[in-house]
Amino acid sequence: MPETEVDDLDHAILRLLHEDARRTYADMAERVGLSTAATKRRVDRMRESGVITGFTVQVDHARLGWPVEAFSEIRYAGTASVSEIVDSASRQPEVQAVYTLAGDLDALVQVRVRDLAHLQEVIDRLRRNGTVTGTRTLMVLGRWTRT
Amino acid sequence: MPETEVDDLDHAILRLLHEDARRTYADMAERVGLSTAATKRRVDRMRESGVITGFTVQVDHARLGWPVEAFSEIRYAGTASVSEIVDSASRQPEVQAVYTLAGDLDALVQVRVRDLAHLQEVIDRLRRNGTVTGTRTLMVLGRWTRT
DNA sequence: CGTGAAAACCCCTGGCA
DNA sequence: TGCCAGGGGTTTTCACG
Repeated sequence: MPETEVDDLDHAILRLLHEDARRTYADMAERVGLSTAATKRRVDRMRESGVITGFTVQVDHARLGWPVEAFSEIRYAGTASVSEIVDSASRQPEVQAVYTLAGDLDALVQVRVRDLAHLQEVIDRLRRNGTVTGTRTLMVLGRWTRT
Repeated sequence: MPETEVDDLDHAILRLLHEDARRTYADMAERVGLSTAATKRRVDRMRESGVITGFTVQVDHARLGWPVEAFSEIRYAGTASVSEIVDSASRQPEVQAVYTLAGDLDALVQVRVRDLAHLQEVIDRLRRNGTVTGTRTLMVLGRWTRT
């Protein structure tokens, strides 16, 4: 774990990449007031140090036939370990993310499905799996995400 | 809403971009068995049609000094509209995402903060804001995200 | 919708302040 | 750390099947 020094220029570059990860180094360089070589070197360094973990595409899942999104709060039996919780949930292909929690809830699972019947099927699979003792599902009606 | 026709080749390209959004068209073309021109045209078309909504960088927030992540479940007074709910929450810079929900909960708010004192401050701000009638906060201990 | 080729642009490395 | 400069690769557009 090297000491991660991230200055204002790095933050500016990260903000530009957050808006559009396919921006060219030349474009970013002009906006932050550096040369393209210096900009690339900073991006490479942030990748190397682990500040940047990757670049990804954002898709409109509804247009790909997966319009229904939900969160499932899950309680597990006291014997379940964290890795078992994550493993059993992440095995389901509809599960997008698993958050393990402090408190009486053990996990918050984000799922993406084709329709309500499909949602019920996924929840049933989650409940059967491992040592689940209870679930509560929150259906997402709308979402807002920063920039 | 144009009819969105996404075939297997498009899905293959999306998967490659999901793994690394900064891949070159030449690289993707070779992997899916198309020319670079055809590959670029498909990506352009998916951007145009709204299937692709953007490209973004993934960062390790902990290394940027924001190691604490939490979800806040929020109930609003019956007079609050959905847009008011989203507006009041998204105004907080620490709020990463707002999900509006069906059921007795009105919203699930994802926040990212520097420490626990900071978390308490954000929750206080959320509670004061608008017509919040109740909150419950889930602290994230760990997260798993697909690929 | 696909290819292939040409020009423009960008990446990337090396050398130096 | 930063800039400049060059050769090589990529992007982008075009005409065409």
